[in-house]
Amino acid sequence: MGRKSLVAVRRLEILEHFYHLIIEEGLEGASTVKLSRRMGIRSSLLMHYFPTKEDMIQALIVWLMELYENRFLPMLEEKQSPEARFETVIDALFSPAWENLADGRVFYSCYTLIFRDEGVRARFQQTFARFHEHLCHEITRAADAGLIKVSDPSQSAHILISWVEGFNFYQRILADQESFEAQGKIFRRLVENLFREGVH
Amino acid sequence: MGRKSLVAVRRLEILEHFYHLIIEEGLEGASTVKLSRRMGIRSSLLMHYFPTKEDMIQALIVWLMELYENRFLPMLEEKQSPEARFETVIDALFSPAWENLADGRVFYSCYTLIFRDEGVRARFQQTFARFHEHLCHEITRAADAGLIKVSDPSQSAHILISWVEGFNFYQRILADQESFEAQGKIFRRLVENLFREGVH
Amino acid sequence: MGRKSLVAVRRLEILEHFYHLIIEEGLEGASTVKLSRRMGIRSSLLMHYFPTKEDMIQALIVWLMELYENRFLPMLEEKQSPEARFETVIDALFSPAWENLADGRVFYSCYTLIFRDEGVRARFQQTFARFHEHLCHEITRAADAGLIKVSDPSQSAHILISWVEGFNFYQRILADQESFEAQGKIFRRLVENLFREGVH
Amino acid sequence: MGRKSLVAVRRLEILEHFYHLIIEEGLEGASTVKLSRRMGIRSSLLMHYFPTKEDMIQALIVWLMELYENRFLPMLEEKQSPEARFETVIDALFSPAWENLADGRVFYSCYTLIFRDEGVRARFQQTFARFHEHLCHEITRAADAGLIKVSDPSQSAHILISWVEGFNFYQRILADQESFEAQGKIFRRLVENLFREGVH
DNA sequence: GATGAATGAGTATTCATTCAT
DNA sequence: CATGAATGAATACTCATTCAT
Repeated sequence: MGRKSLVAVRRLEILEHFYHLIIEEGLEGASTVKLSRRMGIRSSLLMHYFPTKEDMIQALIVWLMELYENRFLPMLEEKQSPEARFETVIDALFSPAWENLADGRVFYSCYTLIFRDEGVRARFQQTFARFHEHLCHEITRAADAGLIKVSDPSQSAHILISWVEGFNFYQRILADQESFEAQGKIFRRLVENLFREGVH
Repeated sequence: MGRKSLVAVRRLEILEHFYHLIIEEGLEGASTVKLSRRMGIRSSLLMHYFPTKEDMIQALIVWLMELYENRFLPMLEEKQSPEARFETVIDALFSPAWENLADGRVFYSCYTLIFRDEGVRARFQQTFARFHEHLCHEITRAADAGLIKVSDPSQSAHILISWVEGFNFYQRILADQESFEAQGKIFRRLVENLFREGVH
Repeated sequence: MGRKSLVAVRRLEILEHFYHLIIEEGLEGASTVKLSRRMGIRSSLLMHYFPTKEDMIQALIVWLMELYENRFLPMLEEKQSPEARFETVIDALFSPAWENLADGRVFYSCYTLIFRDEGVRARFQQTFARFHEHLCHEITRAADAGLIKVSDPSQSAHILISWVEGFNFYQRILADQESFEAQGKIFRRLVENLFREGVH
Repeated sequence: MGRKSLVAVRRLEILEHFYHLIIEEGLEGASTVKLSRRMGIRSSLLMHYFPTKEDMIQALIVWLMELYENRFLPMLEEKQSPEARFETVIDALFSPAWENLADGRVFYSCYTLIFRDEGVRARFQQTFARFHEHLCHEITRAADAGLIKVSDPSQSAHILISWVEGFNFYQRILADQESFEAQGKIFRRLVENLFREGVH
């Protein structure tokens, strides 16, 4: 109701530039000075929107986590049948689209902050809790429909998250787009089989 | 003639301090000045052993990868029977000892460099290739002994690596030592079962 | 809106201090830190006005060449008669006022840069081209008035410049103010005679 | 008698490298560290031969002045007749060989030191005094032989030095090898004519 | 809402030099 | 004769931030 605050728009614009700067220079190379130069403004104006750099990083993580969350949820909206939904979920999880490489650069940089910043860790936990919750829900629904065999849906969701993150982490080291896709299919099938037969 | 070279000793000493500094301050906060102060020497002496900070980071990664490699191999030396060996392997992979938390802070910081530095990526690839090779060997041996069912040992090794790394990655977000150990046992058992029955 | 720009004023102020610092410490001893201390400001403020030291040196040379040019031209403004003008010119050229000793320290330091920096050389060439042009004009005018005999005014101007610069260069080695003035008179008279009789 | 001190040989070798380093980087860029790297030795060994950098610069200037002197004198040895000698002298003075461009880079850098270092000035004065002395001698001899008209040989020698140095100084700004040679011939002829007719 | 001056601490790196071996 | 460790000060430059306009 009413038009969107100009401040909010500006802050988002800054975060987007910050995001791309981190892709290019890493978190350690992304300074406010470089950011302001890239945006063609003064760094003092930057501080007008984010009083400290710390604030900016925190805002980035919040935004990034929202991005991460919003990328997964819409994938489930369309399909209605349980079969289609579960297929869609695991298809999405092991597709290159799930996380493109550029994203990873920022994601892992922010990830390293969980070790020194409890707030960052809490935000990551929140995001993964939501991720877990959604998977739980989908797994339960699929199990109810008799599509998969699951004894502990919550535990299965944890396992699935680990597998997905491990898959992405490892594939990024290999950095071969072809292998990424091929392995994605293999992992996807493997996961499907295990869930169908029951992950004991 | 000439003075005895301390290069080997000193460089290692510097890397160890650098390693702990990164744990405390992150890669972005680990400056040469802080490092020299922590060591009680002049930063110019640091440059005597590592001409540039870049050289130091590269050396750190080499050292870190060696550490990573050397932590796994010795775990297999003692045991002789195939049963004991395979048990030892998966025990090791999902134990908190496999990677303690302190290690992770440096490990993931260095990991982010693979996106901007091909040399770093190559070093990570090499390490994981060795890791993969060893797992392949153990899996084949265990399969030959009839302990597990495996159709493609190489692929199974890739899967195992992904699972291990994903497990560590996800557990570090939760950051609960208790959950880490409990989940470690669960994952370990799961992996064991899947390998015994055959990962299809 | 925004704060009033001090760029023009501040840059000039900095160049003047830089100029005097070079007199005292030479180009090789004139650091940005010393300069900022001398001005009672932070060196970071210096970089606000000149992004790099190189920029500062380039600006200094431009300023110095303008100084050099502006010192000569006004000497001709007042006098009207051709006789007076030509007298004034050669009077000026061989007077200690033409280049005082302090000036020389900076001038020759900058001169050495022409060997490694094409931009600096171009700026020197431009200044001397203007110098040459003015001398040409004066020589032609004096020749037209029958005061001097000249076959090639352009060549005569080149010769005159060489003589002036050589005179200054050599006298600075001797560094004797008395000799400088005495020799100045001798050279001045010599040049006058040669031009009156015709430099063949 | 006895073989040449190895120290002297080494010192000379160092000076030669220092000389070329100054050509490439200027006096302000020629550090002992760069010099030692260029020579493939430790900078501490450099200090063994020249206790301080200041000593090295002083030695360079002595060596440079000797070079400067030794380049002129041998030109007179061969010819016997007064005509040939005077021709040779002014030929030499305005030839590009007299000072090639590389030389100039170091020469003017050292020249700037005369403003801050009395020792350097004294050494320059000594060299030019010798230069003056030789020219005096040649001028007197040529005058005695009736080749030229000169009232004050000493003064004429001073004038000649100024002209030569001014010629070189100015031509180096233009930096055109062709113009250098062409102008050299013009200046040479001019000087010859003036001396023949008498520099009043 | 935005500019630009100014700060103060910090960055990696270089410098000339000393000294033990 | 030469190496290599070590020093201590200095270098140009960047950083996040504050404040006046």
